[in-house]
Amino acid sequence: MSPRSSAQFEEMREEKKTLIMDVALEHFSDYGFHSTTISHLAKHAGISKGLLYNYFKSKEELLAAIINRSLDEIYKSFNPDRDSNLTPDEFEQFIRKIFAIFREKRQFWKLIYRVMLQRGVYEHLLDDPDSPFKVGGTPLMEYSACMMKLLTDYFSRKKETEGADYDPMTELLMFSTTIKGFALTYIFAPEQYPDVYFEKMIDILIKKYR
Amino acid sequence: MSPRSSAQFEEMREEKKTLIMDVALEHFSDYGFHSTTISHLAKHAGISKGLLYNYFKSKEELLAAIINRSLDEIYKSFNPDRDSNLTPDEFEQFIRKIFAIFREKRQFWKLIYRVMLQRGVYEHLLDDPDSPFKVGGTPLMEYSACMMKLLTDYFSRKKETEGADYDPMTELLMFSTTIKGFALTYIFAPEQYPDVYFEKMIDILIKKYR
DNA sequence: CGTCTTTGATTGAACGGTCGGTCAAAGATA
DNA sequence: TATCTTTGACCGACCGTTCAATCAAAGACG
Repeated sequence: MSPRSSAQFEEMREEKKTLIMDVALEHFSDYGFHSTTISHLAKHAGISKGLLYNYFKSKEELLAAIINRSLDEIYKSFNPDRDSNLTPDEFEQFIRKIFAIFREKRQFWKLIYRVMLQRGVYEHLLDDPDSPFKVGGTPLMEYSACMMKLLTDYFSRKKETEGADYDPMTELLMFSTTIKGFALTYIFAPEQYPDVYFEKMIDILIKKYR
Repeated sequence: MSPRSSAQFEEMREEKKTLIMDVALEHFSDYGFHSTTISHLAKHAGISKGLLYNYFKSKEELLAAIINRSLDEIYKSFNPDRDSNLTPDEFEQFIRKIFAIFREKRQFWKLIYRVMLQRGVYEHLLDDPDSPFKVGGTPLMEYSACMMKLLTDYFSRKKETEGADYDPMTELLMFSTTIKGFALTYIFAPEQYPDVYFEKMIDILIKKYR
């Protein structure tokens, strides 16, 4: 096989994988991992059940591939400087970017929420130190810890400019809790967040925590 | 058979049902509905698989029974006057009670979140107008709508005392979003909320929204 | 009190159905 | 023809549910 045709085949192979992953993302996130059958996926992707196993070793590997693809896409558009401190401007951009990602990657977050809340899937995929997930090369857990530290530092530094009864940890907890609540609601019931409220939500958060 | 012994049998039956429901609540909420098998439940309840079907018609009826029992328990300790307007004091009690229920009924909420996020279980159990769930005799959906109205009215009335740029709907959305975020975090990762933060969270919410 | 009868709680093998995964064979390609 | 791709019937495992069979205990009888 010539190098050129080999590359072409590789490309076609990737295209087919992408198609399967697109279908699977939609189904996994709408119906959950267990409730989605391989037969359904194959039918909706227009291929046979057996062929799916030429592209992915197992159902779980398919799930992992989907998650990793989305993590990569997110990483490309969202990678704050993790070594230095956040400035207020950077913090504001941080918030805006998070909300933009919720909007652009709603399906992905739906999947994450569903998978995280399903025992047996969640555990060894997200919790394991050997989890197959990487964000731009960094293991997912390490990446999250890094983000958390960035925020902890930011809130801690604010104590100097705020009143004496300002408690950084409580504020950070309140901040992250609000964002999680927003994510949950927006992802599963976006009709509750028409654009105008979506934007107001961001403004309020920025005004309060910047 | 004398009435007395019949009553005794009835009592024993209820005790056994309670035992099964306790085991099932724990397993359903920890592992999800689908991942929990009848065999596991029977083994942990110390009975045979078949006997479970003398007490509950099906796995789903068992789930419904568990949810209804918890709804009843909650209703008994939390039933604000649904016909008149909330006073600020009542609103404060409302918030405190919600958080108390999160704490006391953590397993139940875990179950609700898991079930709500699992297609095929959620739909006809919670969404249906003919859902088998009642809160103190009122259908669940009607009860929720009533609560929502209570809150909407409360926030609307606050507009008169707040500034002109006070938007009741945005405030209510922010309020309910924060509570949902808290619930999600506390229920699935309570270690993030040691008692001191738990209480602070309540104080902040009351201070901000009362 | 001793013996026979009845009851219904309890068991677990068996059933029908589903699903992830496999593989021999058919089809396409060159 | 030789090689690679694709198919879908098939397999074994598992799960919710059923039901014939069991048996301890309570009642009936003498």
